Amino acid sequence: MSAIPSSRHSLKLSMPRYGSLQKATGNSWDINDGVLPVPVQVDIFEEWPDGHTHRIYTGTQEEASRHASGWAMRNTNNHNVNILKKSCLGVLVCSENCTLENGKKVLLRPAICDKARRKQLGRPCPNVSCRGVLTLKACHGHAGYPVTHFWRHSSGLIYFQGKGQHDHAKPQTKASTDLQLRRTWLRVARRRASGTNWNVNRSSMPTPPKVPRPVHLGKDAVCSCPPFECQCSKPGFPSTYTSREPLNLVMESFKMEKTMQHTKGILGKAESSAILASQSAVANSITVASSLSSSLSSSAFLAESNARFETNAYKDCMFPLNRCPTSETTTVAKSSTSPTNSSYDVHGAWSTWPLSLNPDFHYDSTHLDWNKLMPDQYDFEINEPGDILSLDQPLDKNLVHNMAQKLPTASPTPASPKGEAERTPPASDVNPDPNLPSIDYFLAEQQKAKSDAAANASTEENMINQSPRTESHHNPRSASSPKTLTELNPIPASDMQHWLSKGSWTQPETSPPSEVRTTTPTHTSSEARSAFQPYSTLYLQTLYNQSRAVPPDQRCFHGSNLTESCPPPMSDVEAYQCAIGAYPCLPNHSINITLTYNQGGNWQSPKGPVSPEKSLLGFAR
DNA sequence: ACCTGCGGGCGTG
DNA sequence: CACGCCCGCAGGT
Ligand SMILES: [Zn+2]
Ligand SMILES: [Zn+2]
Repeated sequence: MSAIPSSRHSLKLSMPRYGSLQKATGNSWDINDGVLPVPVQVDIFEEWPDGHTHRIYTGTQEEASRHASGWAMRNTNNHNVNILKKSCLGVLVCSENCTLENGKKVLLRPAICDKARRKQLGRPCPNVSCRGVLTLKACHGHAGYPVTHFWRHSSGLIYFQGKGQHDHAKPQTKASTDLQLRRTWLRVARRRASGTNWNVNRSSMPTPPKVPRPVHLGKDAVCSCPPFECQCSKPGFPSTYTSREPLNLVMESFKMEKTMQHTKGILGKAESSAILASQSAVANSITVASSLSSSLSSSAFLAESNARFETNAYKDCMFPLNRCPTSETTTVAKSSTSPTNSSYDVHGAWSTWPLSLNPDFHYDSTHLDWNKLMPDQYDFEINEPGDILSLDQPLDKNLVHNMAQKLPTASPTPASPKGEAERTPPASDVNPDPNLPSIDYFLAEQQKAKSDAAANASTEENMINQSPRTESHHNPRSASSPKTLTELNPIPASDMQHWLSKGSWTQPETSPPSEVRTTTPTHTSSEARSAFQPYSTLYLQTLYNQSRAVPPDQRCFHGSNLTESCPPPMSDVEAYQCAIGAYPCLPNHSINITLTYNQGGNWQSPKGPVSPEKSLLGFAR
């Protein structure tokens, strides 16, 4: 005689050992009952139990024995060893409630781990054409509280009881989340492996050097200059970092303070003091390495950061990315008609190029691909902030072009043609790859190119281009002396104020100025700005905008490598601070001393630092 | 890195 | 005391 399944959920017990006629799907029992019913047949596993649900499984059903669910359920302590309680975490949705290309909504699965879940919040919406960020739609399905699941094992059976009806959509299942993550990893790996696209006469080029190491300033610090533009500690290249000591002191402590603050909030008491002590050691080493005299008080830091936010004093350390007037810009602008989208490009030329790194524009990975933005100037791809540290070529392709034949192929360190006294680098500074030309070499070449360009600009009145291989270039910028990004001049204060109004990234009108403006640079040419600056500013803005896209009460922040999440609520000021704190390269530094990837493990794991080899090149993921 | 279960502890009603 | 919730630990994948 076979039992008739009481519902379509039912599954016949292979070996019914009891004669009782309990319905497997009955709701006549409670998980807390002293005696639980024993069914003739058990239920088929229910992936999406909703509403008040009773199920009885056997221990042989794997999903049941894992206490799995389609819903993202996390363990909850109910102080009962016999009954496992889980509560629903809701679903991750897009803050803009966008719709994907396939017509579906963004419904990601919240990570069960608290830390991992905090990291998810604020991440960019997976929809590439959406400017939203991920936010958590919490579950209130059980009298305002999350839906709860109860699991209890008894007599080889698994009793499940669900309480409450989810007031949110189903999240992506765990299986598809895993798949997606795997695909993402593959994509990243492939992109990284593909390297850069050399458009220049590849056969004549030596093997592109891989120089992941800028100048090391100490065990725990490394500058954030791109490898070929690094000017750290180089004679003749005074850094803005050391030339503005008071401000930089504050900013340096700013980062430390913020990250420490995060650490303090996240760790327990004992751990946090240990971490703080170790971070103080890091701070000290940074101070020493960067010739900073002393540490600063937190009040100075706070005053500075608040002042920056409220008074737009930020102008001192950044320039807008789509308008960068130089002394020539006035004439350029006057002769220009007024195309709506024109602006000064990063080279200071008035351009109708649509890209013009616009702070109000939403940047996705496509836009971070500078090769696509300005293919005749940039030939590399940056997807992550850390990528800038591992570029295999200078930022300015023209420079590469001119250096193509001069690149040594085997000699590890060609003698500097400038005849400078060759400094023997300290042991920690040794370039690990003997096939790589030294940064000193490139620096010498860069300096030579600069002086050559300056000499040509002053002596030549004709339009002969000194570059030997630029015949294919019809870009008007190529006709002038090849400017590297490091030669950018700061924007006039008047424009800067126009740009930075009310602490927002609001774009000023884009029509060219009608009147002749006084273009008196606030800083002289002795100030070299890093080529990194536009990127770091861009990245900072992106972080900041992402954070501000979320309401303050839901706002939290996850910095990529140095900072932990700042939990909600977050004010705009805090969002701003986090954006800066999350990014080690502050935009006013031609040289940025960062807590490096060497020490990154210390932030995230109280168990100790990770090995430098693993974290030096990139961001922890 | 993340998942999972355990359990101490805290606040609230 | 029941309950929701936070946190850290430990073992596993
Ligand atoms: Zn979206
Ligand atoms: Zn729910």
